[in-house]
Amino acid sequence: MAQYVAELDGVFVALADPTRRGVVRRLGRGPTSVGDLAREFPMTLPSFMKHVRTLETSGLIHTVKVGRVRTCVLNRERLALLDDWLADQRAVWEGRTDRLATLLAEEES
Amino acid sequence: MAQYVAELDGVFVALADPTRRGVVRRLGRGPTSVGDLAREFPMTLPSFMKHVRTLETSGLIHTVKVGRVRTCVLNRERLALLDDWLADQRAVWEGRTDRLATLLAEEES
DNA sequence: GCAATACTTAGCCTCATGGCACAGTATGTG
DNA sequence: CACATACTGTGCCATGAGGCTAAGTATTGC
Repeated sequence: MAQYVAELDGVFVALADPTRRGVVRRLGRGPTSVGDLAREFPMTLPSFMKHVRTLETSGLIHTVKVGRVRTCVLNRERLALLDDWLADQRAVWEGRTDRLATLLAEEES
Repeated sequence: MAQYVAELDGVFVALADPTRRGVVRRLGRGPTSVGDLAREFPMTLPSFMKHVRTLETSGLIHTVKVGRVRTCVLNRERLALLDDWLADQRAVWEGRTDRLATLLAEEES
């Protein structure tokens, strides 16, 4: 669960930036190269690459380099962490204390 | 929609901090005073108050002061913004371009 | 009214974030 | 081989987040 907290934290932090949410949205349409992605955002490539790395570290995307081109792919399963968190939150306020709730109750420990 | 982006951004930023997620979780069990809340987190009251204000600004909670006690209340509807965002994201990768998707497509503009 | 309680305000400090420019490396292309 | 392309690495900078202490204000209880 400490693991879970760290992962959840990474996902929320990654999605807290509009540029990175934009990338996630764009990748929803399919894998895209770093260059093609970067062209859609008003910043330099090195700056953009930081966002890509943040997203990759969070597990929201993964990347593959072929030749000199790095392609980014959305990792949809990762977004399920948000569903889990929301479900847990609802479990709390509905007073439920089922297995999931118990598991996640240790979130901040 | 610029409005929507700002609000969504506030919510994601607010939830990007473990302390604030902890507060949201705690408030899921019911309204609580700032003092009672603060006692559950390892930091000073002024520091904790910053988190409360961030949460309030994001719209995730609202607070009422009665006498010298300020009570925090979770605003559940606000979490629906996350559901919306997730739904939109799914709409994108499912290739759907329905009304919601169209509306939210302008997110980063 | 005096003291305790419950914030609130102000100011300071440190580190992380997000941006930049510039130079370097690796890979395709003619 | 030369040159363009597509990142990649380095270092710098400004801002803001998140923490602290110390002092102030407003209520409540005795």
